[in-house]
Amino acid sequence: MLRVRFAPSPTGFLHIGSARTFIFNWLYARHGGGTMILRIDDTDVERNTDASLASIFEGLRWLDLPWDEEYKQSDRLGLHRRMAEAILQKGLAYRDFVPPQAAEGEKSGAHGTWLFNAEMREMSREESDRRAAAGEPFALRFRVPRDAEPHIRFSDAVFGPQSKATADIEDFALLRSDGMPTYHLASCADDADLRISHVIRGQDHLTNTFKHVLIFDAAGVEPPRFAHLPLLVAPDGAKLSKRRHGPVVSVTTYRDAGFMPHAFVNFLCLVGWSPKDDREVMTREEIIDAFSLEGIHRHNAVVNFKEDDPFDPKAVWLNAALLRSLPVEDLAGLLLPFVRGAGIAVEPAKMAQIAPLIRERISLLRDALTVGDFFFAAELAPYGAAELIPQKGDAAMALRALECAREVLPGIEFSHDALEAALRAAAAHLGIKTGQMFQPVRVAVCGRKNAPPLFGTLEALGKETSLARVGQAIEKLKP
RNA sequence: GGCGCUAUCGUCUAACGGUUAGGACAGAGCCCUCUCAAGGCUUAAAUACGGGUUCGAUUCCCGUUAGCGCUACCA
Repeated sequence: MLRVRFAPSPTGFLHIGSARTFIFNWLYARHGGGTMILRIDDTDVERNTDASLASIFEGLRWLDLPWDEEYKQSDRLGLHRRMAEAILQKGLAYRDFVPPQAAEGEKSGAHGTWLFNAEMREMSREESDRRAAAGEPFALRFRVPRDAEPHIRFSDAVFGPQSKATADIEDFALLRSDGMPTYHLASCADDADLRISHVIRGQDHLTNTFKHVLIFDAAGVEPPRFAHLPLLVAPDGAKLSKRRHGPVVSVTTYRDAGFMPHAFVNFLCLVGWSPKDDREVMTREEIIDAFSLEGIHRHNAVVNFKEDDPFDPKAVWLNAALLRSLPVEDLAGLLLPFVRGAGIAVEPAKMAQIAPLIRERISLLRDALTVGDFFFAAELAPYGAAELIPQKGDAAMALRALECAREVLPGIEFSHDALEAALRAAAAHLGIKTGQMFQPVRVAVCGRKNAPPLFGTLEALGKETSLARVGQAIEKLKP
C-alpha cells in the first residue's frame, strides 16, 4: 500500500519549498493510487504558533490538492514515548543527565563531531534507574552501535546508495529532558505507526536519514523507502529561508498577487523534476501521469526572483498562459473578487465585457487593476496633452480627430462593429490614417497610449463615459 | 573543522558512451497589427577545471575548485 506524508512544523508561514515537497508527495500518491497524509509535526512547543498553523492550512488549501488523512504529532505523544521506552528497554538508548547548557560547553570544545558523553553512555542501569526515579531530569539518547555496525546504509530513490560510518554519527537525542520527543523519534514513530511507505522530503534530511534508519532498526520496524528532494535556493545560491527572504517565498504572496493554484503547481513541478520530454504547460492529470521519482534531480534549483520582482519569470509566464486558456466567463469570475478586493465596485456584466479585452495583457490577476484601471476609475489619471498627438501628426490633427469623434459618436450604437465603421469613416472623411484617428481617441478614453483594442474598450466604457472623456481631451488641446 | 551531497545556456531543463549539445522562460531582431499585448519566424547563449578509462566522454573513474546540507534536548 502506497502511503506518503507531508509533515510541516508550524513555526512560520508555508514557503514555496515546503509547498513543492507537499506537491511531490501528492503527485506520487495520486500517480500510484496511494494515500496522501498531512501530519503536523508540532513537537517543538517553544517555537510553534497558531498563526503559523493557520498559514500552512491556508496555503495548502489554496493549492487545491486535497489530502486523505490528517494527524497532529502532539496528539500522539504516548506512541512516541512507548517507542522510546522500548528502545531504552532493549539497551539501545540511555539516559543523559547532563543539563543542556552544560552539554553545550562540552560539545563546543570538541574537534570534529561530538559523539557522546562517556560517563552518561556507560552509566550502570541501576544508577540510571535510581536517578530517574529520584526525579532528576534527563534526555534519552540513542546508543549508536559503532562497534557492531561500522556503517549504516540505505538506498535513496533519488540520490542512490548512501552510506555513512557510525563513527561519524553522534548519540542523538530521542527524548528531551522535559519528556517531549525530538523530531527524529516522533517522525520515525509516526512513520512506522502510520505505515508510511515512502518518505519524500527535502535534501536537508538526507544525512538525518542514517539516524532514522538506526531508529527503525532499533524498533524492529522495516524502514520506509526514502526519496530526498533537491533544495530550492535563492539567486545567490542560499537555501530559501523565511528569515532571509521574507514574504517573497511565502505561498500566500503568490496567491495574493493573483497566481492560479495550478499554474503555481505546474511551475514548482518543473523545478527539480522533469517529465523528460519537452512538455512544460501541463494539466494536473498530465503531471500525475508523468510523475516519477526517477525524474527528480539531484542538484539544487534557483527560484529566480529579484528585489523588485518576487516572482520567477517562468512562473509568471505559466500563469499568463493559463489565464489565456480560460474561457472568458471563468476569467471574469476570477477577476471580480480581485477588483472588488481593491475597493472598486464593478458589476459582473461589466467585468465580463472587460475580461476579453485584458486577458492577453495580464499575467497575474492583480494586473487587471493596472492594465484595466481606466475601466474602473471614475476619473482618468492625469496625462499630458502631448499624449493625444498621433504619429506624424500635430495638436491640430488630434483636435480635429477628437472633435469629429464627438460629433459622430452620439448618433451610433456603441457596439464593436458600429464603432469601428464610424471611426474608420471619420478617418477617411478627415483624410488621415486610421491610426491617427484611433490614437487620440484611445488616449482620450484610456489616459495613455498603450491600451486594449479600441472598439471593444469604447463599448465596455459606454457612450456616456467615452464622450465625457473625449470632451475632456478636447479641453486639454484647446489653447 | 568533521561528515554528506551536487555541478549542461542568465534561469528551469533534455541528451542507451557516438547529436550541428535539444526545448522553455527571460533577451535581441523581423512579421502581423488601430497602440500595447497575444501569435508566428529568426537569433545570441552552456557541458566548472585538470587528469584518466575508451576508437570515441556532457555521460564512467580520480583529483581540484565552487556551492549546498547536516554537525541542537529545531524540524
